[in-house]
Amino acid sequence: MKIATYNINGIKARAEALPAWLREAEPDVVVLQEIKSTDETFPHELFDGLGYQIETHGQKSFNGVAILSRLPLEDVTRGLPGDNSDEQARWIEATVVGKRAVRICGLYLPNGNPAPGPKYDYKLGWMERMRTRARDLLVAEEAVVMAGDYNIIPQDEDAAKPEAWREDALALPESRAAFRRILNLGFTDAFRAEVQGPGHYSFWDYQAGAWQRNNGIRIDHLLLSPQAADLLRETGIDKDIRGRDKPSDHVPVWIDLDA
DNA sequence: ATGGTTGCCGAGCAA
Repeated sequence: MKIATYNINGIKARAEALPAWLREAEPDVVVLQEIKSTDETFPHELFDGLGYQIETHGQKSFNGVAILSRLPLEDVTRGLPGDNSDEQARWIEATVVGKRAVRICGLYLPNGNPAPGPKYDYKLGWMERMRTRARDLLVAEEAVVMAGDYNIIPQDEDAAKPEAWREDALALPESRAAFRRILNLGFTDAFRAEVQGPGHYSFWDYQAGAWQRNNGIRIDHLLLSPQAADLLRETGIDKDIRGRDKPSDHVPVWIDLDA
């Protein structure tokens, strides 16, 4: 079961790039972030003939997540529990039924800048709610994958210029600690289970020639429950996508599970 | 230090 995460930065802007990548990469499941559309205006027709079931959790103009799957989906839920007043569409879950059943969470973690400030408080509060949900998901002792744009640079080696991110909400010690609190429940960063060392990025800013200078950061992650980690076969980052026409500022990150 | 870019939608905000 090939599972990918891809922040597309607007589904309408990716009308050509996203279907083209799906045809090449042939993922079984994709979680999308920043669809920037409502459920009603999501362009389902872009995926006609590709065989994907589509589940969205959108909002107008900002945020919005989705799950695309060519395997059957069950028990789809929308929204991160823990705050009924939160109107930002950043979390969706579904169970994918392959050889094994896998619970997939698609997430768009708040950016949090500027820090300190209300946006950073929202980020940290959201991460605490996510930790609670992650803890609850472990109780069943089943395969769980939490995939998405975490807006977290886990370590300095995950940035080409770590000093440039020192005061940023993506890399502040409190942000990294909140990310580790989730990992410490027993989750595995799938990419780091397979690949060591610096120079592996999933995002390059549109500004200041970041792609041309390879000034990137690794902020898109797939976290695996112990039962999912047992099934991990391979992982990768589709870096080349960033150099094509009208790319997102993020590229797809994927895993292959024996499931 | 600053500015640099893209997407939303049609003015700034978010990233």
